[in-house]
Amino acid sequence: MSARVLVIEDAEAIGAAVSSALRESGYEVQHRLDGRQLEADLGRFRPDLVVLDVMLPGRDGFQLLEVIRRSSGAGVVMLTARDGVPDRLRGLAGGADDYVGKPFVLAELVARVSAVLRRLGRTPSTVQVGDLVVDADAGVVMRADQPIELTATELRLLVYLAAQRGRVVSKTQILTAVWGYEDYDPNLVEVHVSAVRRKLEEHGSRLVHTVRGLGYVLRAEE
Amino acid sequence: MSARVLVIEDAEAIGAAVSSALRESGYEVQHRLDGRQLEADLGRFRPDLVVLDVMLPGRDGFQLLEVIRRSSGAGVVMLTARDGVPDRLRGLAGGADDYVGKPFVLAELVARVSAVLRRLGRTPSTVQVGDLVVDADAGVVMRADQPIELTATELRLLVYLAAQRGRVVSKTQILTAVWGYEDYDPNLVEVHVSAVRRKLEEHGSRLVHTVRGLGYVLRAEE
DNA sequence: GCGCATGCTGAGCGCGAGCTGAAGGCGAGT
DNA sequence: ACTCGCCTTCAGCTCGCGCTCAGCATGCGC
Repeated sequence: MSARVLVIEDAEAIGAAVSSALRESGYEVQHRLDGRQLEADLGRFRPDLVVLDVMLPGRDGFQLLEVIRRSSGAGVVMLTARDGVPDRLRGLAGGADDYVGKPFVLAELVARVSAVLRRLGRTPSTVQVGDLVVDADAGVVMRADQPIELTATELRLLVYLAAQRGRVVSKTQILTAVWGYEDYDPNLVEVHVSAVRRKLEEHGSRLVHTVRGLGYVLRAEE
Repeated sequence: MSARVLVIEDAEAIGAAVSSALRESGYEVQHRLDGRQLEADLGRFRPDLVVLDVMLPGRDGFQLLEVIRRSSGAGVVMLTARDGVPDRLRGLAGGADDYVGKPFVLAELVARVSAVLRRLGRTPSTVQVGDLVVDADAGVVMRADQPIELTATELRLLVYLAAQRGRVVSKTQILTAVWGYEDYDPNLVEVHVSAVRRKLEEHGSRLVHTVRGLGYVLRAEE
């Protein structure tokens, strides 16, 4: 069900941050400090995607990229120096699926990882909750073959709720997942939840429930 | 069964309070005043999670965080100064699993610790007692496939009782675990226990027992 | 039995969580 | 420059919830 992501990053702090951010988005994550056991990891862990730092001790990111391409169907997202244009070019030539320049915002990396996984078809791009179909890839929400018009943030919000369906998510969680904010502004979330809820209900779909004191859930039954 | 938590906090009063609150929630706890023996503790005590103060004599919290990430799979919850936004940012980059700003309510810390442990898969998110299923993650309590409507505090209370099922817990313990209060107000607990009990019994579940003079237990009836 | 301690619960109240309409700001498109 | 749509902030309102209190019930010791 949930995709597996292998993170190869020698800076422990960054690697750990990336790992836990990905874990919170529901991925199964392994973290390595170098690419020495890469072949073994590909075989045993069988990642759907590898987050690869360019600068690594021993074999660098490009060499590892080749290994991955040769012996695995995994997607690859590379971490390059922001200004290192040459890196990006080399990576492009090598065929990574996407790039994120350091320093980066965690939310951006997570977004790119999910985008690549969706593109590769490793993650179902559509989630169904009740009679609602949320297609994150196409950016479309349907109910009974009728499209529901949502704005960009409303869509991101609903996609997140759909991914976490059945689980109560706090406003803080929503804030960090959808906006990347750290400070607590409950009203911002409330306003957008309200908008989403209204549009869904106009189409007869009552799925967004508030759990007072805890947060919101997307679920079918009352 | 019960997870191990290592608390590193140089202020003894705070460390002691945290430790006993965690112990009352059923965790096995070790308390250190600094991080000098961290490596040894990681090896011998093998904590599932470390509660880490940022301000510490000797190596500070961030340095210790790296050590933990490098040599252990333990989760990390950091204690940061409430106003120290830079701390939170540094911590995020460093990859702690969660943060609690000082001053904090004990109950909040305990809640975050359990949340992280659940996320890491060290603690099951659902507990079953008799025919009752308590799912802290989904924020739902079920009996015979029927959801039981509880308020936020009622849920926190029941989750705590469920975690301690079969064990008699005093009102004081409940008070610190669920509310983070220090002063003794038995009636507050009684009122909410009463509410929970009533709602459970409306669904035919008789699990909350009073042990006069000691406290309450959650257990399948004899 | 009596008296005290402990526990239970219905009622009321204040607060704050949550919802929403409105308005300002900003960027994109024309 | 102007318009339009979207995001965000703000303020006012509602109502559910949590807490306190008081009176009653139940145990327990004597």
